[in-house]
Parts: sequence; structure tokens; C-alpha cells
Amino acid sequence: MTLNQGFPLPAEPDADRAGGKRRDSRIQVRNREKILDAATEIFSMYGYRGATLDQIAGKAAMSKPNLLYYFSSKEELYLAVLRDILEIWLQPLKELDERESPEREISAYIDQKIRFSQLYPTASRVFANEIVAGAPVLKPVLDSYLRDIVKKKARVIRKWVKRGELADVDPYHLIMMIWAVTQHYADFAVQIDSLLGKSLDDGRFYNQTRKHIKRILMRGILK
Amino acid sequence: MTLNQGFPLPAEPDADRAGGKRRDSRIQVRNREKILDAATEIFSMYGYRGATLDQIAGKAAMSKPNLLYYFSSKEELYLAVLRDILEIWLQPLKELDERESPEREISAYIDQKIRFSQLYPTASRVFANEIVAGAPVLKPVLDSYLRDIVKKKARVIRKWVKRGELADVDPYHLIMMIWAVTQHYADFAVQIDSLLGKSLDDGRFYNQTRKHIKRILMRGILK
DNA sequence: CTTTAATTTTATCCTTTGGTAAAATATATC
DNA sequence: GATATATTTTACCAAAGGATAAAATTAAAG
Repeated sequence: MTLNQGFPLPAEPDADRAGGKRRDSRIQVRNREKILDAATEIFSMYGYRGATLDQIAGKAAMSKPNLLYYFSSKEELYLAVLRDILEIWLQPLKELDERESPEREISAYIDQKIRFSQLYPTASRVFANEIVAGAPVLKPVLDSYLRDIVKKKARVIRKWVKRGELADVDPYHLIMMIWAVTQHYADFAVQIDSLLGKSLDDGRFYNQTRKHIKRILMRGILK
Repeated sequence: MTLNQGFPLPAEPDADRAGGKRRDSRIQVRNREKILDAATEIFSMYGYRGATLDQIAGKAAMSKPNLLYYFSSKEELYLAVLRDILEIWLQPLKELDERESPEREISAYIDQKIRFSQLYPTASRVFANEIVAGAPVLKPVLDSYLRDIVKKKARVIRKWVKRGELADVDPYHLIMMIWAVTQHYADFAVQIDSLLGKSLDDGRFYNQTRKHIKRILMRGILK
């Protein structure tokens, strides 16, 4: 029940390979991927504790012991899933560049976030689940890694404000607003489907959503 | 694994009482409440499947069989929790009134939603969990009840747009933006705490957040 | 083709979990 | 204070869940 150990993060453990073992045979790669995909889906629906290895194995079309041959415990599997997600989740924020105009940069950032919601909705949900659950595993990462990046980027936004290119907005709240709105379309997809019968898979809806969010937010923060 | 049965909703089953049994003795009421509170907390952390009756009973300071004396199954307990949440969650939206100005009405709506996030963060998380999980229980409610209310309120917003009191925004996206942003502060509270060391419990932060969200959103949608 | 290493299956273990039965205790009513 | 009812505890149970061991099968290398 401790969960979480060794999450220095972006780097995969990656050991083993030294010992001469080839950890990348065709079948190895294919199966690990199959498992990670299945796990992402199941974890997104039931969270860490609610998910079962049987379900995941079933979805990956293999037996439970076989799955455990690739990931030696449920926890290890969960960590692997989270690691993958975090990598793509964090990337876009790092790219905010103060030398460009806020209009351009923030607009691009929103685009990337929505794109993530479109491309990896289940991954987004696993992440959401983890955070809603109180981030039992990711807390250390949030407290260090994420915190630093956000602090850095808050400074960028503050600079834009000082230069008068942006209305007087609080950088942190702005970032969180963008996260909230963009992730909502992935995390609450069922609700959106219930209300509109649409999802981001629908290209028209995707673009309409993207433009709409940007229109309101940009109007709200530009001078 | 079916979960969900009889969720005509806002109305409590409430039967029994006819049979002459008094379902409201002091101890009855107190214990049911204690259980519901404990359950809300545990469900918010682990979701329906991840939560265990032992945990809930433990948090409610009673034995599992004792808990089952009040709620005869995990499912029934979960339904009771959701029922309570949904009631307070839906209320504010119903109050949008086209006869008032959008400025006033939407502003008030945002206020109420943030207030909910402040007062019932764990309840908000149970709800989030349920939706992220694909709304296995609430789907029928979303498809009927919620859908109708939202449709009605979308009409109100559209009217404001036509009257020229509001920029040309899509009502549905606007509503979802408001949901996303306001609920985010409850659902992703850990993340916010990691980044800012603050929570809505802090009155200063609460107000700052409220004003900030309103400032950006209102600027974004008013003419 | 063998031989060796990688992969998969089968059988099994122990713990947890939702739930029940029935006895024991407390509370209320007359 | 005796009787009936409501509440709580104790003792279980069957199923599910994470995990391991070892046998069986498949793939790779020489």
C-alpha cells in the first residue's frame, strides 16, 4: 500500500541491458506495448486500486502470469504507465518562450494541450485519476519537477505582463485555467458525449472546441 | 459488476417508512451521516472499485457488518453518496435566469460553482472520479436529466447572445469551460497545493481565485 | 538439428474483500 | 424492570486478486 518508490522520473530504469540480456526482442517490445496500452485503458477507468491484473491481462490478450513476466508487479506497471504519460504531458509547457509574443506562445500552448487531449484521452484520464486520488505516486514529482517548470514559466508570463503585452493576470491561475479547460475535454469526455453527442475524435468538433477555448481565453488575457 | 440500478435520482428511495419502522432515530441519522462522510472521502480517493468497505467502516469508526446494517451493500452506499452530490451539484445551473443580465447571472453562477468546490471538495472528487471512469452509474442521469437542464440553459445563453449582451460564444462550450475551471480547484487540489502551497480553504486564496477566474472569463465573453 | 535461452501455461498460495448468520448488547416502551 | 426492538459484535464464507513455482512450449543460435 505504500506504492511509489524510485520515481526520479523521466528516465526509465533501463538497467538490465548491461547484463548482456537483450530486452528488446521483437516480441518483447510488442508485448510490453500491448500491456501498457491495455493498462492505460484499465487504469483510466478504475484507478490504480480498482484496476485488476486480470482485466489488464485480458485486454492485452494474455494470461496474468504472462503479463507479470513483463512487469513484475502491478505497481511497476502503473509506474511505467505514469512515466510515459508524464513525459508527453509536461513537454509543451517547457516550450513557452518569452522572446516570442504571448499571443503566439499561449495560443500555441493551448493548441498543444488540446491536441494531447485528443490524441491521448485515456492517458489524460489516468493522470486525472492519479491527481484526483491525491497523487499518491506523483506527489514527489509535482513537488519538485513540475513545480520548478511552472515557476519558471510563471516568470515568463509575468514578464509579458510587465511589458504590457498581457493584461494583469496571475500566471499560476492562468496556467491552471488552461490545464483545466483543455484536459476537461479528455477527462470528462463521457459527460461531453452525453450533452453533445460529440468527442474530440470528430475533427469538426475538435476545431470548434479549440477555437472557442482560444477565443475566450485570449480575449480574456490579451490587452 | 453491473452497478447501477434504480437511479431515477433526486428522490431518495425512502420506502420502508410506511411499514411503521422509524428510520430516523437519533442514532440512525447520526450513523448514516458518519458513514456517508467516510464513504465520500474513501470513494474520492479510490473510486468505486478501489474503495473497500473496511476502509470506509474504519474511517467511520465502526465495524464492517455494522456499516452493512445501515447500507446493505457497497453499491447502495455508493448510490447514496452520488445522490447527495448530484443534488447540490446541479442546483446552481438551474438558477440561470434569462431575465437578468448575463453579467450578473454568469458571474453568480461562477461564484456558486467555486463555492461548491470550496465547501465540498471531496464530493466534487467523487463526482470527478465517476465521470472520468466513464460514468458507469451516472450515465443515464447525464443522458437525461443533466442533458435537459443544460439544453434549457444553453437556450438562455443563446438568447443573451442574440440580444447582443454577450459575445458570440457557444453556450455549451461556455458552460463546460466554467465547469472545468471551477471544479479543477477541487478535483486537482493536490496539484494546486504542490504548486502554490494553497487551497480554497484559505480565504484569501479563495477570493483571489474567484476573482481571477471571473475576470478572465467575463472579459472573454462580455461584449 | 541441437542446444540454450526466452516465453507461455498450469497449478497453486495467501490475502483481501464483499457479504451473511447468529449471538450479544443496548435502547426504548409499557 | 420485563419485553420487544434496534444496534453492534464475533465468527465465518466464497470469490477475487496479486503473486510465485515449475513445467511446457516456442524461438534463436550455432
